[in-house]
Amino acid sequence: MAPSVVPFGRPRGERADAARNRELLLATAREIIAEHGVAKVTMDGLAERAGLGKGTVFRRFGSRAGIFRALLDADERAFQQRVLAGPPPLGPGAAPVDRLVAYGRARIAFLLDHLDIARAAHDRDRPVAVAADATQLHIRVLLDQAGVRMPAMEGVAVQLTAALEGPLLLTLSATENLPLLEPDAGRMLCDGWAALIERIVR
Amino acid sequence: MAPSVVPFGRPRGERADAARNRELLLATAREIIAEHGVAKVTMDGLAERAGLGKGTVFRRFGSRAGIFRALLDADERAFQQRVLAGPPPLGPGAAPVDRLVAYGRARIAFLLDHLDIARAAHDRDRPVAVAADATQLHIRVLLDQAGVRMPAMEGVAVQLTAALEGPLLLTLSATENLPLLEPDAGRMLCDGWAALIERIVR
DNA sequence: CAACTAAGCGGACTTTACCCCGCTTCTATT
DNA sequence: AATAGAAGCGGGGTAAAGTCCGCTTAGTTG
Repeated sequence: MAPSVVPFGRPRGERADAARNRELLLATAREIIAEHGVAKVTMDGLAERAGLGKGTVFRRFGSRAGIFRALLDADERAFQQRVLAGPPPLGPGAAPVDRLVAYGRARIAFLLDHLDIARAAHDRDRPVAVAADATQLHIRVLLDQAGVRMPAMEGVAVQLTAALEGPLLLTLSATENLPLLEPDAGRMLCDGWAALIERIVR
Repeated sequence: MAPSVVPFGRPRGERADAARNRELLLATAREIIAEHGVAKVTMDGLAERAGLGKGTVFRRFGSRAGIFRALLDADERAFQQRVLAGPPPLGPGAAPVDRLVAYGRARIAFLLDHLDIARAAHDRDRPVAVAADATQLHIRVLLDQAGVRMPAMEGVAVQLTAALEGPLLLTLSATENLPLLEPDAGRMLCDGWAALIERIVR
């Protein structure tokens, strides 16, 4: 007979103290970011402030970038929720084209909001997998629903994803030298995206 | 009277020994890359192998990424030369649309050829300035010549640049786990680019 | 050709990401 | 409640980027 509801299958799940420590570390990281900015988040500093060992931080997040990936993840989930189940035009219910445009606007705003964290989430040796992103899937589905049929959808989807995410990850200097340029950059990119989609769908 | 042809103006130019050392360092870096790969290029290792001090390396290139930027620069110049004065359709003489497609193909091939160096040329705090890139200017000019008139050309040009350069810089895992995927990735992206341009221009 | 000066050089020093491995603590099981 | 064994923890150790500053040298000037 089965001594447990799940005899074996998943490899046991995270231990309670580990989960607690993860939350503690993320909260501490958010504090440091709020107070001193992304650049001041160091592994030793974070561990010390959280009252934990450095090894623990690495065990939880794997690398410095991993911390920022984890921080992004929560907001990213919320964002995807708005896309999958929120009000139109971002959520379901609007015309596919309108949803595409709305998605671009929302995504650009999201990235602008999370610029430094998103940047810091990059790992030198394992860059963000744009190809496998939720963005790419969403774009592909909406283009299909919009009746767009074109050759090489594979590549097009990858490239549109890069068109959306790339400029903010590759280009705009997030540091602190252009605090004024960026609001304009957001509008510029939103308008560009809308124009691009309009051309492609038409 | 003027004791020199250029009394003052440029702040003197690079000293001969400095130039010699720069060349030496670049050549040494190329050697290390050829023998052991990009990851094995370290500042200490490079300095030692070149028989120079570490300070010199930093003075010349500013940062590790700077070395790779310098390495790319030479090839990048040659590439731009082919674009500006080479045979059509990449060079002048072909129809703008054909040149756009050819540019994309050539650029993707170029980036694939230089993938790891281009990646390493990224600086965490000062990412590649896609917005100010030669690619962006070229795309803009060719779209204009092709008679494409659309709102928000500003943003569109930035995004098309990212569509071209982004996937290879952000996405494809350059490390060594996908040695087979990449030739296909090149074709996929080339076809995607052609389809994208065809849609936009039409 | 001698002196002068700005540019260049070297390498010790600091900081930080990341590894390692013996010890501790949790949790499932009896 | 006791126990086994896996998961987690800690912090010292390593490697590599980047900084600093006193010494050296190329190139200019008289």
